[in-house]
Amino acid sequence: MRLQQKLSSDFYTRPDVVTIARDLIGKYFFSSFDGVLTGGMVVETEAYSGTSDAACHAHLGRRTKRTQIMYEQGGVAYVYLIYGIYSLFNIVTNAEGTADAVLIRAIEPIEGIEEMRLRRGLAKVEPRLTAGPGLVTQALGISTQHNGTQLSGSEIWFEDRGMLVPEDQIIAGPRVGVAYAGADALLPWRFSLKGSRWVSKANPKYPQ
DNA sequence: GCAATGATAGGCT
DNA sequence: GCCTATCATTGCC
Repeated sequence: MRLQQKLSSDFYTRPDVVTIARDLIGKYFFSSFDGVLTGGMVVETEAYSGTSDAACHAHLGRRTKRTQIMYEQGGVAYVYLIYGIYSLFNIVTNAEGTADAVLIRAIEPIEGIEEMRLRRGLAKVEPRLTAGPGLVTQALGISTQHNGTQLSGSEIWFEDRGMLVPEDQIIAGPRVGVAYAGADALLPWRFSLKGSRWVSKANPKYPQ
């Protein structure tokens, strides 16, 4: 058994996106562009559950140029632009024809910290490096051009490095910034690692 | 330290 | 023309 095992298609094609989002806490997220390796341990995720979830871009079966990638078989990247500025990175999960995805909200930096600091334009290493979905993509050099990237490839991937996270170390709570979704905004589909300083700060606009 | 505000572009009606 | 799965900056309200 290898110590560093890239997550395979089987991990992403499972049917329960909420389980996958929880399982991703403690896994490792990397990018490698032009030989520059950057990434770290996933400490915060959110699940978006296809056509039945009012917070999901594919709600009610919506199919647009933007959302079509969500209907692919699990194991590809869904990257979209939010507020005209930030790229948000998601993993498409489940079978072809479903539209589930997991948003990566925060990581603990492990590899290529100096390169990530430069990409973020920070003077020092602090939570602002990777504690937020728009910050993780900046730190890893990911943008909307990476929409559709296969996670089985060599540019963007996830690894299991044997980190075992006890269930009681994972916090479940409502997702961030989805107040428009009505009752679905209350679903406890945001997961984070208890006690990690690298989890994004709660948005005071949406108190829990 | 904190709340209020502005940036900025594409999806959608 | 409005809204957005956000974050940096401003100003102390």
